Amino acid sequence: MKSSKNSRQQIIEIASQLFYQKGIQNVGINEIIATSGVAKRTLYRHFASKDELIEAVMKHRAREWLHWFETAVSDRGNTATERLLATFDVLREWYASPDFRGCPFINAVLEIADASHPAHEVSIGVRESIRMQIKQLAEQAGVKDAESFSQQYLLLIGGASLMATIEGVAGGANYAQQALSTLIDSAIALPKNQK
Amino acid sequence: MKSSKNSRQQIIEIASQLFYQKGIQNVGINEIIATSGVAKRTLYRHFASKDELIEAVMKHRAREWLHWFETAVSDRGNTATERLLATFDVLREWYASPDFRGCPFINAVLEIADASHPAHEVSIGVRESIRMQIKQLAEQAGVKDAESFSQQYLLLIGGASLMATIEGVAGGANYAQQALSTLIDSAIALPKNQK
DNA sequence: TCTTAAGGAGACAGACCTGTCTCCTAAGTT
DNA sequence: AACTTAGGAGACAGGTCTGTCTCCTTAAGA
Repeated sequence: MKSSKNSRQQIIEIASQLFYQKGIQNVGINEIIATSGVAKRTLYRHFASKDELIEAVMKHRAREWLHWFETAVSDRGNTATERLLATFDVLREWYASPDFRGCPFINAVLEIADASHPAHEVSIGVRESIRMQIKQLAEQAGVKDAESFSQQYLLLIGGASLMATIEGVAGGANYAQQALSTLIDSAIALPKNQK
Repeated sequence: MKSSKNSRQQIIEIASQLFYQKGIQNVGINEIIATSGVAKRTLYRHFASKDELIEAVMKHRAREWLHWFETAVSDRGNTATERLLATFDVLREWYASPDFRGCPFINAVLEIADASHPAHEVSIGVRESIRMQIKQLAEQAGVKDAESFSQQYLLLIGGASLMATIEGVAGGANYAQQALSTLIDSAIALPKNQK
């Protein structure tokens, strides 16, 4: 029999690309099967519904993205503080890449209004993973309140991604980097909490 | 003849509510006319297409929202710094309100993937209006680089709105307020640019 | 060699959607 | 009083979408 793992993976990868380029709602099952060269019957043997395919695609993308982000960050900077700031170097490059069309996890949540859709959990999970990684770096950097700091970081990364999507410019990463630098200085220099 | 202004306004207000509650893509023309008690012919006499209705709704919402925000902010705080910080008091209340379903301008951009759709311009315009208002307050507060500061503010407001939408919590406003306080202190105390 | 399951191709049903069209009513205007 | 125009009600065309079903081919395992 033909390899089922391969066709399943093929569907996920093609769907992932199409969903990202055109938006999840704007890509139909027919387009996915036509592009991936797979029969409709085959797709529905692997995924009970389009929603289930979306979930699988988002989980796949989450694993990929987090791995990419962690690797890219750990390759840069020698100190924890440098690595924290380097995250926005990585992100700036991403925002500026020609096929950037927004953060896929933000996009998914807002394209799919229904909060009970499993894609929402995936996006929340990605944000939490990012935050945990940042929190750890912040602790290493000597930030006093790493919990609050990591939440503030989430605001900056979300805001910068949003700016890149809406205004179509990568500059948000620069402003985020400036703000982050100020927040780090303040959190390291001052033992008191935010004024 | 029956009042054309009223039916037009009626359509816009009903559509505005439905779009916000359910997402623009998930509301059909038929639902709008059924809810507003207007005939389909009447709707299409006022708006050539659904896209044109969306544009009118977004422009209406933009005017409303900016007026609400400006008024709410100017009612709070005596100094420019206090008003800057008070913006996130206003926003926290908004995020915590029971019918909050995300920032409608962020939602619109991400629900409508096509960047050439007029709704995108409206959202960009709202962001720019917010930024100009903040920039002015920042200058009054004695912030050195009000331009960069206002961009950093945009990151925080976008990030907080995103957090409220995705995680369903209003807490982002608190973290944004903390971060903003740090940024203001730094921008007022230190004549040097961000390190 | 025979059985069984995966896959390709695509017709099809049923449900939506937008936008047009017809027919009718009612309210101003001349 | 005749005319004009906004509006209500809803049928309809033409398109799209998801998900099911049938028919055929191919390949792996017993």
